[in-house]
Amino acid sequence: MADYVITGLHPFIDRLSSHSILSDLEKQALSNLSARPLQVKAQRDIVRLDTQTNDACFIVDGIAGRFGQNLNGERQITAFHIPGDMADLHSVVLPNATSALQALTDTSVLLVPHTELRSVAARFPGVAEAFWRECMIGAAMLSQWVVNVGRRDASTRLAHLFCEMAVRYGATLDQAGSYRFPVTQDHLGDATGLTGVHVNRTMKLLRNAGLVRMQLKEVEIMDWNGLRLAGQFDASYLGMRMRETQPLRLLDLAL
Amino acid sequence: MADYVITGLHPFIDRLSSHSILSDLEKQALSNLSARPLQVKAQRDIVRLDTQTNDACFIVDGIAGRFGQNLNGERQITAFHIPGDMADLHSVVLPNATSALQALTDTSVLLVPHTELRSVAARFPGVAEAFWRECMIGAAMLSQWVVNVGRRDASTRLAHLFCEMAVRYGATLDQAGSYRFPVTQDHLGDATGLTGVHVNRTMKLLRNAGLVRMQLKEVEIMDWNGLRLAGQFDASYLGMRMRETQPLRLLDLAL
DNA sequence: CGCTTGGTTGACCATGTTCAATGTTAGTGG
DNA sequence: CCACTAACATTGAACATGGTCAACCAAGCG
Repeated sequence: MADYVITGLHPFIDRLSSHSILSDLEKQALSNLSARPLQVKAQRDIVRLDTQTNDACFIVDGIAGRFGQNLNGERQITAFHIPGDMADLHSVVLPNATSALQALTDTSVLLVPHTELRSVAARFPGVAEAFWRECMIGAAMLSQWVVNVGRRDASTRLAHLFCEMAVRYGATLDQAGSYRFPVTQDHLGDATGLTGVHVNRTMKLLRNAGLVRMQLKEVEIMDWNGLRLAGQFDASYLGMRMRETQPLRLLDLAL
Repeated sequence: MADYVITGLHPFIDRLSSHSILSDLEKQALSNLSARPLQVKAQRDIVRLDTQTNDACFIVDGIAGRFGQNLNGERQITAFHIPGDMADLHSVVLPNATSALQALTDTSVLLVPHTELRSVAARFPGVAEAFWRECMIGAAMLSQWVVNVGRRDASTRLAHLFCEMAVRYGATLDQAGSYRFPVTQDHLGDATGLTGVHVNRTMKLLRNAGLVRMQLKEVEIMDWNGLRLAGQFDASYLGMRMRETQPLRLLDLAL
């Protein structure tokens, strides 16, 4: 309807390529996807609960959180979406939003119509598979999140989260490193199933232990190995190693 | 390699049909899938952690749990798989097991080769979409699980779990009802992020409140409405209403 | 009958919550 | 440039939910 524009979804194509083999033709088709830009103010919903969506939502800048809710109004963040993520890819097959997506800071996104994504997926089984795989990597992260919230104490949970975000932000980490993670301590609490107050106390512990520090929305990792241990973190679930395992393509097996 | 047989995957086709529209041709192709039966003793892994899988795993009878793990060896169940579930469908696109699948009682499964599933998906985009959707419904359940474990107290968590399982088992529920759920209190603890001991105490509360009771692996729901309220349960995420929302098919949109 | 698995209970303890006050920083209008 | 405000971080004291440890019970099975 509105002003559709050909836009910079190349990071999305790169993301897909990082775990799935795409032919030049397929990449071409993906880069022809149109999208319309949208600016969302902090604390505003990008996708409201119990609504139908018609677009997937690529994060260009800022950060978004996916929220589950309690009837008491207590919120639980089930995922952080950072620049480069196609936050709502699953909505292509499940357009009924069962959880809300909200901008945590001022965020700019690209809305990509489901119709276009479906069209590409229908024409290229390899793309359909890449979409499916991308979603399942998200599900693997969610699965880790369950373990994190269910079976680890406060400092382990936070350490794990900082490790995950470090890897996802692509922070360079020999031993130390830093990345911008524009969320509040209350957000961290919503993500880890803790209260903001207890996040604060736990951050102090991690800081005094010389592991991580956070100031002005910047996470500073002081001891990567120590933090990994403290967070019981193993990056394999993030799908980084998909490159090694030689992903097959649906097309290769078609009869 | 072994004795492949044409087998009863019809419940799986029914499951897919419950949320996705499949043509007769597609159903035909699915019912031609071959699979080999496997009996798994209680407490034995069906899929071991950090291994490559070549088959998806359809549950015929019994019950299986997907486990995440702590380095302290504490376990967290991230999903229960009951008869009719294709437990490992996601492994078609992510064959590296990042979590273990274990039989919780003696369980019989059908192993369906990835190659066959991929072949069907490649030939029929509508089937690929149904697979993808089926996986995303599982992810929606996982997302609820995060909320459950992160933001609800013990009795709410358990009530929610009993509600979810009631719906998934298809228990008939006007006001009361019952279903067989062959797990131990320790399993319930592993699922809800509680200890077995605390599960026991909480079960007593729910029992005395006249909501649910469990004896000899049988869940007896004494007050469905009360239990739903206590568990803050809303079934919409289970994908039951997909029928109403007229699912589209990739093929319809191909150019 | 004795063994094993799982359910039940109690006493004590610990992690994280609640409530409330205080500090700190960035932004805004005079 | 400063006062004022809003949002967020920090801290303390009292409290509660759930964990730990340990004992005992009940059912199923060789």
